[in-house]
Amino acid sequence: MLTPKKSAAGTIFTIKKRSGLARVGTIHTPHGDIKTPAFVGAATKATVKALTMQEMNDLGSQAILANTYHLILAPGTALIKEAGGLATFNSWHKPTFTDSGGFQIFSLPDVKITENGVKFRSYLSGDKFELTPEGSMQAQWAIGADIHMAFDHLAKSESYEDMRRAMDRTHRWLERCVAEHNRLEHERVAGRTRALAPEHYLYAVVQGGTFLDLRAESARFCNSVNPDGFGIGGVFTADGMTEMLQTVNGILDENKPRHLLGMGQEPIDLFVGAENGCDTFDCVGPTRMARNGTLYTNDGRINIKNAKYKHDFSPLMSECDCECCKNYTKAYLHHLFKADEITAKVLASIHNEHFVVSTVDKIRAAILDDTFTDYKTAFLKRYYHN
RNA sequence: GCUGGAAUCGUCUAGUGGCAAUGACAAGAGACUGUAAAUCUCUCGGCUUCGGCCUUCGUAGGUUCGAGUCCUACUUCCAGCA
Repeated sequence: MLTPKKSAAGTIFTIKKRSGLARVGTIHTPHGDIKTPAFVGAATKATVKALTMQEMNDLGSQAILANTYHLILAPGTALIKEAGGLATFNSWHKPTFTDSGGFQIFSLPDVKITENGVKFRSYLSGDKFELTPEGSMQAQWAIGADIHMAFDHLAKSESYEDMRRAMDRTHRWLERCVAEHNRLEHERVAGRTRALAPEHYLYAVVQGGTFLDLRAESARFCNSVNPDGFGIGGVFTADGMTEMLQTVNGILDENKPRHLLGMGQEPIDLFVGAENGCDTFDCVGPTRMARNGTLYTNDGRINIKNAKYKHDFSPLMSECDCECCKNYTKAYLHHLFKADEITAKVLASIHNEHFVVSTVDKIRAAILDDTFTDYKTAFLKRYYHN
């Protein structure tokens, strides 16, 4: 069981308002607060692709999520520790998350998975690596993000048997993650006469795929180790997500924050997630799509490279107050993409990231105002044209 | 003026007797959800009842069952010599 802890500001998570499963709250971290629900920017290699941290700050982002696997490969966790931790290294002086590397086991070819952990070769150097629950914890401590994810195991198929196997292993690994996290914490405070405010929080990750009984079992197990918060993993589409989240979030300790891992490319994911009790989201979709020319608008996504935008001198979204929409036209963005200019990806990323960040900000405001259902209905009707 | 060489789908290009014809770029469209993604996929002469049909490799003839490929003339361009 994880050692109970409080942040300097009090508990890690304070809830301001509830509405059904949905809630508005604040996550308190050593690098500041996150007002939730919130969209967390995906900064896999310690950078949000195409964007500076100043741009991320300006577009309203509250937190970013980096990836342990990628940072182990380059530049190495020791270097980030030497730099003074992730937030100092990349000059993002606000809350940070790290993902454990668990997802890479699932998404990369040629990894060897055993009960102990995962063996793989660096695609950069060819060097052999082994990532274990303990190793992931140590790496995340070295990286020094505020919120760490437990090292989990995603199933290779959708079958019940594979899902159960992956979930059971995730649970066994979770116990090892908690033990190692506690060991690192005890090491940190050793010799101190006064209790220190915690530096790092650990989220347990719920698995179980689309099977509600497995999800319920996983949620109960995650509660049992008393983590600081929860990640909900292994989710790939909005189909069935409502029932799954209602099951999981009906069980997870309601006083702890919940992060929906990897979801948020489709705006509906954010509405369904927040409505059903998720507090934070991360997703590579907005920035990846931006680099490839697909941009969000309130009327649905568009491909700015399409010929029909060549002479369109209107802003991408007149209602948007991002740097891109306030200053540039669709025709200009179209030109930048066709000319393969770096600025195309920068401006597009600013817009898409701002779009999802501000959409979740509006969800928070709507929950506070008791207008969530109206906002959701109006938004989705306009965005998906139905 | 003479002697060589060259002309192929928007551009560059492959192609030396069986070809609607190679590759790249450009163009048109699509995909992307805890990022090995600045990536990937499809279309790209016209028509089509999807079996084909028609028109194409500077122009005009010719040889051949069959010509982008061989021959002749012309046109244009390039190089060298005058």
